[in-house]
Amino acid sequence: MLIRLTPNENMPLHEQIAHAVRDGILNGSVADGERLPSAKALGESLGVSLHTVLRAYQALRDAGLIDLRRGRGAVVTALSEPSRAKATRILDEAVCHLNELGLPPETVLALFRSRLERAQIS
Amino acid sequence: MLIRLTPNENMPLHEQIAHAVRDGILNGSVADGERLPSAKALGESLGVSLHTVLRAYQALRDAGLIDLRRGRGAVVTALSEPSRAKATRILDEAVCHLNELGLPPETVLALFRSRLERAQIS
DNA sequence: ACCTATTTGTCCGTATGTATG
DNA sequence: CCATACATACGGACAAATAGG
Repeated sequence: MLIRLTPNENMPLHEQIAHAVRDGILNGSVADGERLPSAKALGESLGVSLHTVLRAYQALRDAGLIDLRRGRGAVVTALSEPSRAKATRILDEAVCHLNELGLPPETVLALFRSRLERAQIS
Repeated sequence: MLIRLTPNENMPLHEQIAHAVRDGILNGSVADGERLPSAKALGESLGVSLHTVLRAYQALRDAGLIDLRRGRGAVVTALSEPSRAKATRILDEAVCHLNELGLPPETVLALFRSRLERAQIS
């Protein structure tokens, strides 16, 4: 996967990296189950610090796109396609209703996270 | 707000800080609109680095609990109660349907985030 | 069972940049 | 202009988990 960084753009490096990898995963150019290069290796090849790559990887983990573990590296998470499609329909409808409330997206996201956790427990 | 750090617990310092502040916000001991101490000041009073506090603050921002901006500091986010209640109902129903799909919560969260962003653009 | 190399996790210090008041 | 405060990025150090020999 090719990643090109634009040094002077206002988008931070870690975000540029995260977006590039995310796009690679979503458009299929990086296969499910594939192992991403180590943070050190990718950092060296991009001319950035290990920390910067790690920050990008950790964001992708928070987004559920990769499985990131010590000693193991970053592995692309496999998604179940039919369930994914159904989930998308349900979520799109909810988002449509939510948009009318005028709440800031971060708030909606925080609420969703809390409801999701709550459902997980019970 | 009193924060006590336990150095040897397996919970990272930034997470301990985030949880403490989050609890303070949710149980009302920190009022809406109140300004949290600067990362530098809190770091010095806790004996940790500015970065560690900033990381905690940024997590709270991602969770929608505070408004964190350059030059301004961290201000506790006030939530509009009626809209919040409606959003909670909508989300609970969606989560109920989503639970039947058996997708991992991180995947559901990632999907929700992507649908939310998509709705934001259009 | 042991050792070693790899890889991420956390934390610190420092430097520079940018937005706010 | 200036002080404050967050944002990003780097490098270094050590810890902890994993994998392979």
